[in-house]
Amino acid sequence: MTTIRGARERARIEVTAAIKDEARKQLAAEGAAKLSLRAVARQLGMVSSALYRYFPSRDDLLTALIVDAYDAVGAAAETALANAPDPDPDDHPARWTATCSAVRAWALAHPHEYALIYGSPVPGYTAPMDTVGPASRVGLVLISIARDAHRASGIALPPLADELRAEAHRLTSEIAPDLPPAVVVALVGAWSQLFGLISFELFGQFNRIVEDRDAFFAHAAGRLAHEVGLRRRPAAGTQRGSGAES
Amino acid sequence: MTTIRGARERARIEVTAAIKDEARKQLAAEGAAKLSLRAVARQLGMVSSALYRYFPSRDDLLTALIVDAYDAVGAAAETALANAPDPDPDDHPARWTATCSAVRAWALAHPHEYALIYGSPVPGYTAPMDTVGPASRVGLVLISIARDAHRASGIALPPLADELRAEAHRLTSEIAPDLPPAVVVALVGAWSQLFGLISFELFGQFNRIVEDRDAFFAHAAGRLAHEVGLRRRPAAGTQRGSGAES
DNA sequence: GTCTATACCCCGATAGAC
DNA sequence: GTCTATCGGGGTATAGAC
Repeated sequence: MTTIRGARERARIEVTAAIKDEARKQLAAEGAAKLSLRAVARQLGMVSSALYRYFPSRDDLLTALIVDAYDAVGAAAETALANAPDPDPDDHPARWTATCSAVRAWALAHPHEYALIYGSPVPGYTAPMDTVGPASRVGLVLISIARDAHRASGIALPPLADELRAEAHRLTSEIAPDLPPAVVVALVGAWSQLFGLISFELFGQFNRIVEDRDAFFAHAAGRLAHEVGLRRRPAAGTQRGSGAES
Repeated sequence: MTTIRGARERARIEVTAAIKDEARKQLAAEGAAKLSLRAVARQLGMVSSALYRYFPSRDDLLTALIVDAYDAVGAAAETALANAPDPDPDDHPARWTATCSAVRAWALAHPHEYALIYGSPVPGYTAPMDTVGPASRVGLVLISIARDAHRASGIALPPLADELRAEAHRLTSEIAPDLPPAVVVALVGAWSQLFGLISFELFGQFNRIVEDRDAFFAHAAGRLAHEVGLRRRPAAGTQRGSGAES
């Protein structure tokens, strides 16, 4: 009995994976807006109605693809950070840059899945709550780098303007209460700017503009690390002009 | 004869505009990937085949919308800069921030046109050369701000790493030969990061994260100005620690 | 320049047999 | 869980009359 159910479940898992794989190919060819259950079924040698046993609707298939994509890029970031300390576990800018580069590398290797999660929203589709956990993984990795740096030697950033103070405190208490609000604000900014760089490269805005994209990205990621307050050498205290003025 | 042709041409221009207006509404409802000549025609009380007298194909209509969108956001940036010097024509960070805010305001007011030009590429569509001029307008405005600041008092930025020097010089000679390469590199970075901020806000990544988006954006835009080397007071010379270290 | 008609495709979703 | 058949839509693009 259990073996029978085991076999059935195994088959179900395999078919589900095959459907998602084929759907990812469709994504590349036609885009998320035109992802169609019928075309997937056709390519798989099934009939469209059979797919409804695996995904109750087109949007559910889309959700599965989105969750998978967030998990994949999140895992890439986590792995990159875990494997980063080759040179120096306390070289926080290097760990930051390695993580950013891993995210970019994943994006370059999976441009259509990247577009699915960081590009224009799919019209008529609204993401369910299932996606919010996976969607936060990259951000959490970036936060953890800043946290390590802050624990090791503190991060000094210039004080925030009055207009931002309330928002900064709300933000801080929600996502990283152990970090200074200025650092949290800088992190959220760097997080969005990181994807701005990747999106411009991937979506063609750098065509005929930036050629050596590896070098450009590495430089920009390093500047982002700096903006977040990561420094190579532990800053002893709060020196004006170093962390603050710039 | 000329009046007849004039009338015909006027009518043609009006119908063309009506088609584009309706197409923009479709864009909002269904997205660029599903923009359909038939639906536009239906809404306009025409029959689909009539539209082919105005746009030879769906992609030509799409191109017209893309060019219009780039021109609109470019004009918004240019106007904002032209009207910026209310407080102080030499307050370059303020002029920068005003320009960035205008771009963001246009994006918030026209989210679907924004997604058309800065979101995921439309599958199966490749932009013709007609779009590259309009697409560069915002970037040119940002460059002109840096140029003004550089002419007024010079911009000091830290030297570039060796790996980026070749690319930086190529880039500089192509888009702004009168500016220091480090500034040009920073400008390209800030340009892409600006749209990263706007895209994250517009595409929903800030949902449940950033609430006071006006304040957050103003702060981030100010940091970008700083990254480009714009300072409130003319930097007399090249002071270490001020422009460079940070 | 607009019309009808047409050729030839696509889709999501469900009912009911097996 | 897969099938056929079906409902009720949708689309691009062209031909040829007016």
